[in-house]
Amino acid sequence: MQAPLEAPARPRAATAAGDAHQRLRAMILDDALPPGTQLLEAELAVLLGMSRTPVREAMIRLEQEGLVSITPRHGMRVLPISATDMREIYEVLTSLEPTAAELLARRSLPAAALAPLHQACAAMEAALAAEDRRAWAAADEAFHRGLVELCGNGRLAAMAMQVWDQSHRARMFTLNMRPLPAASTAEHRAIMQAIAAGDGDAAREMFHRHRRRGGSELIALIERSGLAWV
Amino acid sequence: MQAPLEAPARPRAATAAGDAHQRLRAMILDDALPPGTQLLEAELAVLLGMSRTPVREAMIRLEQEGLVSITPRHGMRVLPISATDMREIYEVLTSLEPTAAELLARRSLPAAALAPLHQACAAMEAALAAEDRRAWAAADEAFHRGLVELCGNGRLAAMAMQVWDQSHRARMFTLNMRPLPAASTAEHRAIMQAIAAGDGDAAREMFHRHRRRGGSELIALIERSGLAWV
DNA sequence: GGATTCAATAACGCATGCATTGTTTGCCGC
DNA sequence: GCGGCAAACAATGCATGCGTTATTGAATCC
Repeated sequence: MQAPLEAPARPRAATAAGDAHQRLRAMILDDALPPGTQLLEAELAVLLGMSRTPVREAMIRLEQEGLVSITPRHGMRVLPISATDMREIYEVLTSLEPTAAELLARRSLPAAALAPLHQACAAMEAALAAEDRRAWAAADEAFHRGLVELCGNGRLAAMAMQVWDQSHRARMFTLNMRPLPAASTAEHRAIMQAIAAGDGDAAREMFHRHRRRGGSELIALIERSGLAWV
Repeated sequence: MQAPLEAPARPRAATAAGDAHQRLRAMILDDALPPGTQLLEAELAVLLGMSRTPVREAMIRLEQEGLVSITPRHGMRVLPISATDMREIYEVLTSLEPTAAELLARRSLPAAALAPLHQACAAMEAALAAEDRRAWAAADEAFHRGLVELCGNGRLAAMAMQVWDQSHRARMFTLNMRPLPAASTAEHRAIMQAIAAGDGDAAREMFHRHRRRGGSELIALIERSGLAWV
C-alpha cells in the first residue's frame, strides 16, 4: 500500500490512451497520487511508458471527470477535496440517489434483478458485525453503485458515479474517524425493502433522509479535521 | 441559417483544441451538424482548418459531454436523441433543478442577485404576449441557466447544463409543435416568487411539478413524432 | 539589499509521419 | 449470380519534432 509511486500493472486497455486513463484514475482514487500532486506530461509519459500524446488524452478525460486540473505550464494537478466540495457532492447525491431509488422501486423488476443490492446489504451487515470498516465501505459502494446502475437511467448513474468517485478518497479517509456505521447499515436495509416492495415514495424519502444525515456527518468530520483537505 | 456546413467564424479560443471544441459544440447545437452526421478526424481537420491532433482532443471532450460518439474507423457521429434519452434527461432535470431552486431559495441572496431570473421571467412573459416562440425559448433557457448557476453548487450546475445541452435540439424542434407555453410561463413566475421569498420547500415542490409536466409533454410529443429522432 | 529586466530554458500545443488494423473492393469458386 | 477470400486501401493511434511562450535564474540598476 506504500509502493513508491509506480504505475500498477493492470489488464491493459485496448489503447494506450484508455490504459493511461484507467491507470491514472485508479492511482488517484487509491491515493497513489495524493491530492496536490503535480505531474508534467513528460513525467506521466515516462511513468506510464508511453508518449505524451495518449497521456494528454487521458488528462483531458480526467479533467472532465473532476479529478485533476490542467494548468498549461504546470502539468496536471490532482485535485484536493475541500469541505465545500463535499457539500456540493452530497447535495448532488442527495438529489440524484433518492430519485434513482424511486425509479428503481417503480420499475418492478423481477426480484432476482435486485440480487446485487441484497448481497451488498448482507455484506454490509457482515462487515458491521466483524467491525471491518474497509469491507463495510466496499459494500456501501457496491450498494450505491448497484442502485444507480439498476435505476434504468444511464445518465443519472454516470453522474452519480462521477461525484461518488470525486469523494472516494474523502470517504476512505474519514472511515476510521467515524463510529461504526450501524444506523447507516440499517437504513440501507430499509431502503432495500421499500424498493423490493415497489414503494417508490418511501424509497425516495428514506434515501433522502439517509443522504442528508450521512452527508452532514461527513462534512462535519471534514470541517473538524481542517480545511484544504485530502 | 442554412449555410452549407461551414465552420462559423467565432471569437477564437486561445488554443486550437479549445476552439475546435467550442465551434463543433455550437455547430451541433445549432443543427449545422445534424444528428447522425458522421465526420472523420481528417474531415474535421479540414473543416476547422487545423491538424488532427487538436480535433481529436475536441472530440474527446464532446464525447464526454454526450453530444457525439466516437467509433474507431467511422469517426465522430453526432448523437440523435430518442424518446428514451429525453426521458432520462428529464428525470435528471426533475431531480436536479428542484434541488437547485431549494438551495437558491435558502441562500437568501440580496434581491439584486436574482435580477437575471427576474429579467428572464419578464422576457418570457413578453415573448408569450408577442407569440414569439424563439424568444420564449431563449428566455426559458436563461431562466434555467440562471437558476442553476445561482444555486451555489457548481457541480450541480454543470451537470444540469450538460443534459440541458443534450436536449437543446429537441426543445428547439418541438417548439413549434406545442401550444404557446402559457402555463409554463406562469409557473416560472411563481417559482421565482417562492425563491425570492426564501421558501425553499415551495420552490422545490413547484419546480418539481413544473418539470414533471413539461417533461411528459415533451416526451409525448417526441413519441408522437416517431422514434429515432432528432 | 532588493527589485527589475533580459536571456536561457523548459513545457506545451500542434503538425506530421508511420505502423497497425479494420474496411472495402475485386476476384475466384460454386 | 452469389458468397467467400485476399489484397489494397484508409483511418486511426501513437511517437516525434518544432515553434511558441511562460518561467526561471542571473546580471544589472536603484
